[in-house]
Amino acid sequence: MQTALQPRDITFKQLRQACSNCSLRELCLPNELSLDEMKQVDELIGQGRPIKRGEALYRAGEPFRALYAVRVGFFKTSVVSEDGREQVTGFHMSGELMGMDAISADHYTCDAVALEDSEVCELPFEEMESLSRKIPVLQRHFYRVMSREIVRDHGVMLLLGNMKAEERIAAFLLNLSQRFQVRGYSSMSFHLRMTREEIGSYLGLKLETVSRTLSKFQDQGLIKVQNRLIELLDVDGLKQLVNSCQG
Amino acid sequence: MQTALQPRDITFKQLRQACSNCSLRELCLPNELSLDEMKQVDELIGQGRPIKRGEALYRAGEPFRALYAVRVGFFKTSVVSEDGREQVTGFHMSGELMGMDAISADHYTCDAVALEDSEVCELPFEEMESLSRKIPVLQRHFYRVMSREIVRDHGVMLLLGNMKAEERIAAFLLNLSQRFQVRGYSSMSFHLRMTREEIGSYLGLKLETVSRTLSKFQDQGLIKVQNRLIELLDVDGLKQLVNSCQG
DNA sequence: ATCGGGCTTTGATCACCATCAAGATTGCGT
DNA sequence: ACGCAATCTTGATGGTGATCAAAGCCCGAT
Repeated sequence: MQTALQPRDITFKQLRQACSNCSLRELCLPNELSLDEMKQVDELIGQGRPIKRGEALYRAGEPFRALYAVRVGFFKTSVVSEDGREQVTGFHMSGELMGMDAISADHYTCDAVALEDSEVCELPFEEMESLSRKIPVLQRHFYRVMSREIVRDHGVMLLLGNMKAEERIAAFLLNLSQRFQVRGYSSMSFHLRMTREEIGSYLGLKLETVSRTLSKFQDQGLIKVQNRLIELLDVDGLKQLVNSCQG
Repeated sequence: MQTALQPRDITFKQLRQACSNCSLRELCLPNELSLDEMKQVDELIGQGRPIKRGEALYRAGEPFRALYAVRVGFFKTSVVSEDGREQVTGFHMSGELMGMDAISADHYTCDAVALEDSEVCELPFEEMESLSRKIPVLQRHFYRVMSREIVRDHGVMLLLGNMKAEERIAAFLLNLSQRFQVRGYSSMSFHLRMTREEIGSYLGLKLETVSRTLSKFQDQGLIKVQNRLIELLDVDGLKQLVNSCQG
């Protein structure tokens, strides 16, 4: 099928990949952009770059040149301590921006690895920076996105500092569910892209604890687990778990 | 002494409080600002605002109008979960910026409370935002500061997710020490501004564990503890503790 | 100077989760 | 379709830090 690609097919593909036509626009970019402003943004953002499952989009230490927006797929970001322990700092799905940690030190401080075959849009930072000086809403947008990341990290700190294993897992499932819903996927049943170990690293737990807790939730009728397929059976029950922690 | 204040004293005081004369300039602001640019910044930033020990600079939920730079003193920021548990998200000393979490939601998401009599400079955000469009290094500076906060939060996540109590406390002491040093204070002996409970909240530990661990470090000859006065006796030993965690 | 409340220390016990271990299942590559 | 490696589940045990408790200390208020 690929052999029959004609020039107009390529053009069509490029068109589809322009931000102005992208269904994720409202996730990556401010929605107040005029047509002309959108065009300027379009010109900066590279065509989608495919990343195979297991591949790194970037690694800690590499020089910083661009932020990346997930177009399709799923990523984890993680930092590694001097003595080699990995901490997953986030899972990132379509429309989310990665690489903001790199601005301060001019190199990435995380690894970003695709957990399924994915595609990202490249936002060259220097260019976006100067464009954001001409387009106030764009500048505001980047400040907001970075601020949101800070708020999110504070939430994780609360989770890691105060919650018990069951609460962490319940909060994690609800968070995923909500993010899938925003993207038009089912919020009641979804496929985990990450291993139990990666979940555990993110939540400050060991993989066995993750596995056990999921089994326990299943026994309690809160969820149904089939390997990486999760079905939420009692969302309210999960929410109660998160808030009832007298830890 | 205060009764003899003359107009020229007030002028002098205002002069001293201008960013251009502030010894913390290189911590709060980019150091590439021209004289003229510095003047424009000076005009935006309000005079120092005093905050008494125990008072809140702002609280979660209050509308966002400004970022704050610590001029003198010491602050904690903390988030509170729905069911009332507090998580300290950071301790902030002179030259550090607070309030960046508020940009995304347009209200503060943390409480910021002074842990000693303090003074802050107010950076009205909208004004700084538009000024940063005219002064590229200023815009870059804000992106950098926010990025640094993200990197810092990732470090805390690593600490909370992977480290044992002793490693957390050692890392915490070394971090404080290093930040005091940057500011020209002794890195070998310093006064803790926060309670054991606040340390514990930040590090995901209970106050008893903090107390016990400090005592243990003292028994091992790593530090000397006299209530809130800490003396570091074996910095290398502490560093080894942080890195040797096979957790 | 004295009192009182908040903060800190230290001890004893317990719960939660990590660790170790073995087996089951999945899914990928050939 | 097969086989192997990676992932997941479940069980048994132990350690770390939480919890409960009580006493001592420091500091600020009167």
